[in-house]
Amino acid sequence: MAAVPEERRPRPARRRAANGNGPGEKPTKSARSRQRILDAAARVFREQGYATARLSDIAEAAGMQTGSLYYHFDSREALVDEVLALGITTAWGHVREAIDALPEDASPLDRLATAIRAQIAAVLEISDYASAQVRIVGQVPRDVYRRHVSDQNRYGAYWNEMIEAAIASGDLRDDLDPYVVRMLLFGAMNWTAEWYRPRRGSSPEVIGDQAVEMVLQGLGRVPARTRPARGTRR
Amino acid sequence: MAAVPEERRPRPARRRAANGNGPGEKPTKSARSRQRILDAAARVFREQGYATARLSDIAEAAGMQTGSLYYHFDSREALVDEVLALGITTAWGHVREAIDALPEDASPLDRLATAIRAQIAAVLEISDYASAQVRIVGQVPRDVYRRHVSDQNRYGAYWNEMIEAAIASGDLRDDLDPYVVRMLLFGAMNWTAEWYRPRRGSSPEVIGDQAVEMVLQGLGRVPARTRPARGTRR
DNA sequence: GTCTATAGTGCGATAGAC
DNA sequence: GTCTATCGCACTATAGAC
Repeated sequence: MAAVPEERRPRPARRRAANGNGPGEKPTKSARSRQRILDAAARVFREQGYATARLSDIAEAAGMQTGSLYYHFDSREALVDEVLALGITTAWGHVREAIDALPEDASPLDRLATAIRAQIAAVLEISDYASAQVRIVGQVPRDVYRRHVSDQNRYGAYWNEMIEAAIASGDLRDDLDPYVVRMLLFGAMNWTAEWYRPRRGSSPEVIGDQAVEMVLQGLGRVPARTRPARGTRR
Repeated sequence: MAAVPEERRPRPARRRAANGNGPGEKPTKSARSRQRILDAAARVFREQGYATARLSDIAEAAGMQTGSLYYHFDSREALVDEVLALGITTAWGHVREAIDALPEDASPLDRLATAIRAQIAAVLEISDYASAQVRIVGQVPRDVYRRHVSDQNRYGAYWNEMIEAAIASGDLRDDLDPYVVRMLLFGAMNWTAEWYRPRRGSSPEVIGDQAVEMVLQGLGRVPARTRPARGTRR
């Protein structure tokens, strides 16, 4: 462990636009390698979790030698930092996109249902980053977690707004604690990364639908219960 | 890593009754130390997760030196094996106990609601083993997981029976996949170990109640919905 | 930019005294 | 049974050639 206090040393292509990362520019070789490493790291973390994923695994998946990683990243932790951040970013982006695709007059409940399906899809099939984030966020060292927690809170606040809006509109019960509900919901959604394996008769879409049904309608069958079509089909 | 192939070497007090572990006998010193180590390990794994928990942390929590652990356990993995197994055992025991305390004529839905509350209570306040199990099961090396998976499946089958019984009785909707529902439910319950911290206005009981409400009744507010008192209060 | 080689070290595991 | 001392290794990180 270098004695250098936590501080980003200047590095060639470190998150800097205008040298190969900017939109519309063709990516430099360095930028492309960096991306390959990140993709490989997300994949490896998704598959192995945090503890057993070695830098040599990531290097191999990226098609280079372990030592070469250090040209692009200062340390294993710096790499993890970025995978976690991208995990939130991509999941959030996917959720927002799905919601933006809804008609203007979609109800808060429609939005929430759509968000649930999108989050599950992001975790299960769309993004290794989203998968890796939910899988390893509970395993990373304290320092890494501390740097990540604000990202997580921002995303949590975004969900909180959706939930509060649905309560305010009268679509959701107002007798439960929105925070607790949100965390239970995240649990159901994120834990899918631990158990879901593609199999006949199942798919991320099916899981998403079932989650929406369970969370919004409930598992209980109320006799003679009115079940209005609440527009939660995709 | 010793080259000795996976095989239990004979050890003084290794899970053998009639030398201090049997019921009604007073525990030998060895048996007590062994228990102290297990308790310490469960506590440490619960707090730190798998990756960052060192044997020295566990030894310290048990009040002994790292090397001394090896008198009682062959390896770090052997210790983890046992913590995981005890995690399932204690959670299961607690759930079964809560259900046995219900009146004979309790409905399958009552049983399920009770099981949900009991599982959450076990994870959040009753047992470090149950907590540790849900926290680290997704992080342990492949070998450890393979040895553990049958325990997990047995417990899963137990829940499956509860769910199927509730469907058969007409209490639960029959249009969802019981396996998927079970896993979503486990996610909501087990993830609580990741986020729950005691705070004003909350408690494991509250979390349990909210989980039951969300999962069985659903978050959605159906206009003019009949909500029969379905006896899910503790 | 990537490679090979190696330095550094934290930690699981063992040996032997008491 | 527990301690102290130490071994050995796996893995992160660095140095320097190309």
